[in-house]
Amino acid sequence: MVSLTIAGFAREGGVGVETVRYYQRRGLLGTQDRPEGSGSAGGFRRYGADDVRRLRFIRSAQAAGFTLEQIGELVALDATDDRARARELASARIAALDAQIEELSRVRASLQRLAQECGTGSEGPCPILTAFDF
Amino acid sequence: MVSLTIAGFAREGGVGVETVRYYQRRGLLGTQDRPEGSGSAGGFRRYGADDVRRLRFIRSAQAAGFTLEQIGELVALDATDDRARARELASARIAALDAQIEELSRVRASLQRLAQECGTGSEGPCPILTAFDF
DNA sequence: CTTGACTCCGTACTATACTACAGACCCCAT
DNA sequence: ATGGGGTCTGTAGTATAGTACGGAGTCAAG
Repeated sequence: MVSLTIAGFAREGGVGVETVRYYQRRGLLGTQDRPEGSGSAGGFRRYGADDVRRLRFIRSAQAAGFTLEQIGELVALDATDDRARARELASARIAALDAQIEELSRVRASLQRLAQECGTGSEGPCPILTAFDF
Repeated sequence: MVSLTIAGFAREGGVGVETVRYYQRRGLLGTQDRPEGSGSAGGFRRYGADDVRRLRFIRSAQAAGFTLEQIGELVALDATDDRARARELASARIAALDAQIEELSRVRASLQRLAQECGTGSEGPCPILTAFDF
């Protein structure tokens, strides 16, 4: 599957064509390697395995909670091999993930408890609405 | 702390004054109970313990991942005491929280592993950048 | 009763991450 | 060689959740 056109490339990455272009505009995907077409302005861009990897990296990093701006930095680091900085970003993200996971778990427990009380008790207002006190 | 003015009210809820107004515009906080002022147009609104509770409810529900639109529905339910619908919304949110927590945990584990490999190994590029394959 | 801080309302602007579209151009199968 | 569909660039619009601001009115301390 070497040499995909943008539609196939987008499909491989599980995104839309417009999203690919958006990432290119943001500098997350290269835009330079446009082949010389037969006309004056060059033909269509082709995307290979490396591009697909990078696109999937972007989606994964997004799932990890990195913003596109941070992902841009990670992508830029790829060129410099600055391992220290990469680890720094990873550690910060891990800490943030821990906090987020804990918060969501806390909230989940409260919501579960409230839903249960709302289901069993019957007099008075539903506690979800009045005592949503996570 | 009965009868706060908007600045104190916002402070109690841990938000900014403009955010309170935004919530009022979205219908999440009431705007009706403006006291008759000495002039022609009524004075400043006052906020009590109930308002603070509602504001905190909004923030908590947000932390639970509800959108402001969904929170609007929850707030509206408060008036109708529709427990079934409230439980329905809560259950859906719990399921979504479970999925989200799982995804974040998965991502955290991968990131942790990659950061470790990036720290110990030394030849070749940092795996965070090349093999970010969660 | 003045003055300064606060409030009100409406509107406009911001950030993030897309998503859509116009008009021109290019490629390939027929 | 041609026609239809995909691609190019640039610009504009969407959704969510705020954040900022102008101008007028109001409250409350001195």
